[in-house]
Amino acid sequence: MGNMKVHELARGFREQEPSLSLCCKPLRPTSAADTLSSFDLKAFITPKTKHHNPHSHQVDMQPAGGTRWNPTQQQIRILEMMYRGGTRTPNAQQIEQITAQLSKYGKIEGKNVFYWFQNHKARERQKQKRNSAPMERDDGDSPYKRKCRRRQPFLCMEEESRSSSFKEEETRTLELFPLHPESR
Amino acid sequence: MGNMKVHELARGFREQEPSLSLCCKPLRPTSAADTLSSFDLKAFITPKTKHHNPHSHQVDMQPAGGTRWNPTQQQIRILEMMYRGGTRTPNAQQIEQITAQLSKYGKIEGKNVFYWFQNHKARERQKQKRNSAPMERDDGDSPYKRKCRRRQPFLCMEEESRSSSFKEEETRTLELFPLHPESR
DNA sequence: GCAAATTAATGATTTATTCAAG
DNA sequence: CTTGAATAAATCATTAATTTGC
Repeated sequence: MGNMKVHELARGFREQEPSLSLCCKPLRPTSAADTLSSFDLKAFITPKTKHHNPHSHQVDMQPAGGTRWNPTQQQIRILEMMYRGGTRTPNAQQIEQITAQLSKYGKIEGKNVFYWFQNHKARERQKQKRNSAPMERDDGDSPYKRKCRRRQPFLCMEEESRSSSFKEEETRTLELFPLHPESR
Repeated sequence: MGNMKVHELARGFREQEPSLSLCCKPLRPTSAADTLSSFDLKAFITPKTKHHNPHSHQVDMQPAGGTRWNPTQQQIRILEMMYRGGTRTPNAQQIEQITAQLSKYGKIEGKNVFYWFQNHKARERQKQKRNSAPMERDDGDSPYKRKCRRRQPFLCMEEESRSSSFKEEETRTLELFPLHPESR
């Protein structure tokens, strides 16, 4: 009986710079492939085409808290390219790599990449829906609320090779942890 | 009735990025330094335990293997207590603390706590709705409700920038981070 | 009494919505 | 208005309950 500490936690006060880390790994698809060639983005390293910051030395944006990621053209370009390439929900590894690459063009974090894909995907879908299907399905306004079937395999024919023993490895793991202690 | 699932069939339909470009092969993609918490539990293959202890109240069975978190009674108890105490969407720090506490009663990770609150909150709401409970008193800190409510900082820090009072810098920061590359 | 087959819960992901910075 | 960020809703997927047949 007694754990008073919990009580304190229940209140949960005091926080400094809470940061949440989310890590995810692919669940089922994965389907190999990645590994691409050598798309050496490194070569694209550019001098941060940002607004001429009054600041002098390499002072990345992000004053101290409150500024949200402001993607550079390069970053957007790359992200869109990847999106067109088929990437929609990159797993942790991919996100890490992407982030690493994009960070060369400006400050960026994994979450930004994560969110970007989430938002881009969602908004593309939104546009599609709005611009098309004028008289397809009078759904009304319940795109996802319906319990009925949704999401149908558009291209479930890509089976081809590798079908023996699906790896099933990783399982998207989400972990929370503070990005920056509390300085800043 | 037979409520069967088709998850098995449904596989690899999602997106299957055929060729994720961009991958990189620079000089060291973040060097899998992660490994922060590599699951030591690995191929212990849960013996599927066929009814081990029929009457063993709450056994601290450590979920070995890449199975999902299986909370112990103690953990649940504490979590519910906290929930009742008002905690609904703990931030990273709180989650860390909670996790630390709960880990004393069984294996647990931050993500579990995070998910637990998400699910619990959602399902409580679900029940309420289902029962059309008249009493709509809850949410001590629901940021998103209806357009009428404006995001309210859970706890304001200090650090004022330009305006006055708080600066709501409490916004959770989400960062992607791989727990374990893939190992397995 | 056990254990496969079902069902009920619930942990973990994905998608839709909403808020708010710029 | 555009869109990064964050939450809520919906859904998938796995485990514990339970039911059922032996």
